[in-house]
Amino acid sequence: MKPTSTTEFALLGLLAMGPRTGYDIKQEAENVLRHFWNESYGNIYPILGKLHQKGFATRKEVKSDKGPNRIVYSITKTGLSEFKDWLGKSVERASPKNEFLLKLFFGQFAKPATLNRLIEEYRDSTRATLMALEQVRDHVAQTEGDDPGFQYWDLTMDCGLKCMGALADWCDETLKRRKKINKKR
Amino acid sequence: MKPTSTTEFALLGLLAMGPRTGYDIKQEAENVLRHFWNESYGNIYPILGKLHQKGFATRKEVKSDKGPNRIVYSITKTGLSEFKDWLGKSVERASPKNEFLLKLFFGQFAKPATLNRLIEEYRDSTRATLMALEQVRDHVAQTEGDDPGFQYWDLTMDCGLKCMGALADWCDETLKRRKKINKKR
DNA sequence: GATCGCATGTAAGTGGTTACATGATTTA
DNA sequence: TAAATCATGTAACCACTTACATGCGATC
Repeated sequence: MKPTSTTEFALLGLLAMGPRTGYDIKQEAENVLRHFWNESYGNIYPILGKLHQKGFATRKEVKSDKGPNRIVYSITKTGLSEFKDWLGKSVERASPKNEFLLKLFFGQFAKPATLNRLIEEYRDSTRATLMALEQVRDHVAQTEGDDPGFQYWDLTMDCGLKCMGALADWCDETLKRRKKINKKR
Repeated sequence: MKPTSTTEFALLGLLAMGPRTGYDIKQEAENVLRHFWNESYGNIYPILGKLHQKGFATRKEVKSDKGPNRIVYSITKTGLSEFKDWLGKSVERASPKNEFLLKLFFGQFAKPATLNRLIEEYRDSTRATLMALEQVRDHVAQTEGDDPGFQYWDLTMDCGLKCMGALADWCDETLKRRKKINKKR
């Protein structure tokens, strides 16, 4: 009966912020949420159906000005209380599958130049994500700075920024060190 | 015919370091690798079978001094060349599902004290992982410091340490800031 | 003789993605 | 009229975990 997967709670959380359609949720997930959670339509729609079946959300078909009818889901009392229960529960550390670190680990089988390229690419993509996150942050501050949730969204993005920054810096330092060693030989 | 999932390449990489059994691989994954990759027996054994079928590894049954026979897999020439190909390919940034950040994002629905507890727990578990990783690092340096792969293993662990350190620091700062604001009111 | 560590494997289930199917409305 | 955007949904597939089944040898 209870929600089980974290994604069910994620959607429940979004519904707690106000009624939404599956489409809305997907759009939202492309912005702020994308940096630490993401979902496909093929997962969102079935989960919304489940939440409705379990009595955690109500379903209402609404006519749209453009395109087909929208199906708006709203969180119920029991849904909200389940969500708040989950929110207070300790987070288990998940196994962080990191393909970059995996390749780094096997570095002895790559040419030094190839490994440097991989590190550079990782640094670049990390910095790109960093900058994208900064932009989202500024945008959210301007458009939704008054929302009661804003300080927490900002906190989330701040954490992501710090972590990404450290990662990018590590790449730079490592590249510098590797080039120095190379010159010595 | 080619390996598809990253885990197939991960196992291929371990076999590139020398012949191993599925059991060995699981044990190894509990130590260094665990911090950025992990696999269950239920995945390892079928994948080893696949690698054998595809001609990327050979299979040899060997009598064990204790317990049942061991099945030792060794990488083949084609296996090694496939692995090296993969190693040089650019890494795609994966969607990083982070339950802690997700809960932080929904902080408006939690009591401030509850959120502080979650942040404290996350900091503690981060620091615990950090210390475990430091220990593994020292241990590997002492026991396998002469291995040609050592410098890359060390690099991998260094990256993890930097990132974890930044995360833990962010938690501390954030908790401090939150407590200051609370006193002002 | 119970239990622990060694060792391999399978079956069922979970959680998710991708690709596809459908169709309305707006814009170029 | 073609393409983009809005909008919902399903079927097939993928990667992986959990639980279970088996059984040897050493130790308590």
